[in-house]
Amino acid sequence: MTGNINKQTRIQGINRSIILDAALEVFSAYGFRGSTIDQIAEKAGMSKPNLLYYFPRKDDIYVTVLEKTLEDWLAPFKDIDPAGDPVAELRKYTIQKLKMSAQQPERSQLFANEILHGAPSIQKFLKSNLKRLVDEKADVIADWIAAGKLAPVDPYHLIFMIWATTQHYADFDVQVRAILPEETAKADFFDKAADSILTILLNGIMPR
Amino acid sequence: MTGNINKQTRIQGINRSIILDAALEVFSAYGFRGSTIDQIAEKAGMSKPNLLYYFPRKDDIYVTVLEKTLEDWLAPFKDIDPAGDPVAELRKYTIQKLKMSAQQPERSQLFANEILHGAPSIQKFLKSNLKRLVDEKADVIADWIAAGKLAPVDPYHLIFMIWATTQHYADFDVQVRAILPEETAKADFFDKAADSILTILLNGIMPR
DNA sequence: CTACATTTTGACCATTCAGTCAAGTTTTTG
DNA sequence: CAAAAACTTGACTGAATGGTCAAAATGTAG
Repeated sequence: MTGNINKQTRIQGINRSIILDAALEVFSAYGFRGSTIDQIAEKAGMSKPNLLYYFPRKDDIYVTVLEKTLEDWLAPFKDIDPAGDPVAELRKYTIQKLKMSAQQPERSQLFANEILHGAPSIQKFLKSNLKRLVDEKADVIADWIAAGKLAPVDPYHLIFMIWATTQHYADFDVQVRAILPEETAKADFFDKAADSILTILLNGIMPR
Repeated sequence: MTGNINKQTRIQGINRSIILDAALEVFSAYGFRGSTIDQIAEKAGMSKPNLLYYFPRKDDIYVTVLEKTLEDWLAPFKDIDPAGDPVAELRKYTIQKLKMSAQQPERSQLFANEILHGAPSIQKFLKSNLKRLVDEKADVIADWIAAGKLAPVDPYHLIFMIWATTQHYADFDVQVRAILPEETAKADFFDKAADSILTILLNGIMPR
């Protein structure tokens, strides 16, 4: 008895990773229902039955990609430091989220699609893990406010506002590009967006 | 030759409207690919062939619902008055958008889903009509800034920020409810959200 | 090198679903 | 009220798609 239930062979490691990369691209572009196993298999460069050898159900691939995405996605949020300077911490977090939206819009889009359709696969995660984490960070912000370091605003709505604003550039990318065609092509587009957002946001919560 | 190409009979008027209502519900919940004509027909209380008698293709229903949604959705944006007080105008607009998110989340969700998946049906609309409208309102905001009535911020990013923040409460409703279960049930939830958002936003753009 | 385990795939099946069609029912019109 | 127009639907079709299976190919451990 080896007991190595989770042991992966060399080939398994490689192929699972290839599949998950392909799946992220496909699912984020077309949503769960709009994506086909054939599409993912083609992008991954293997036959459909071969893909199903690694992930027996379409849903298995989807859930795995989604879980990986959530981890990455929340990392910078976890990093908000209660001991740091409030404005600096929120600036850092906002910039990090914006960077992620610019560099990995697929992850944001995958998540947005899941939530938009009622979060069928991550309801529990939202209500347990995510809620706990947000409650914790909302407390941190509340403490900052109590210490007079931020204007009195509802911490939860402030968090939502940062999420909404930053993720907008990934999720509504097509719309942003339709309205600012020349701007989005420029190298400094990201900096300008960050600058505008941070100006409004940070002035908005600066203690008066 | 009567030439009444667009003439609708009494029954057509009734049924098209019933179908579009049903379609909004279904498409907003499941997206285009995730929705079936049978679902819409059932919700509309008629047989599938009957529904297809009014809208020969699934895409016809979808595009029609989407176009109606866009009209409603942009109405308050068009109403932003260049002659009004800047802060008052933006407050009014933000509140209206928030109200729409609360009262008609389906419309916001339908639109979000369309954009999220690359706006296959409304690319042209975004690049022509919407762009023109946004350019126009961005000019208004730029004038307000030039007159010293608002802090100097990029008008486009300010508009995106208002859109993102307000629509978040419709599009990410499931997430908001997962994190604020008790809050969302309260009657004054809407007012509190509006208050928090407006505090940050308006303080953020108040001239200094 | 050989025996065993792992990986790969063509062919196939069952279901779902957009859309058709012909025949029947209801509404409108003169 | 009769004829025409408009409306309604059960039964069907073909394509797409998630998933199966058995056999072949490849990799690996001893």
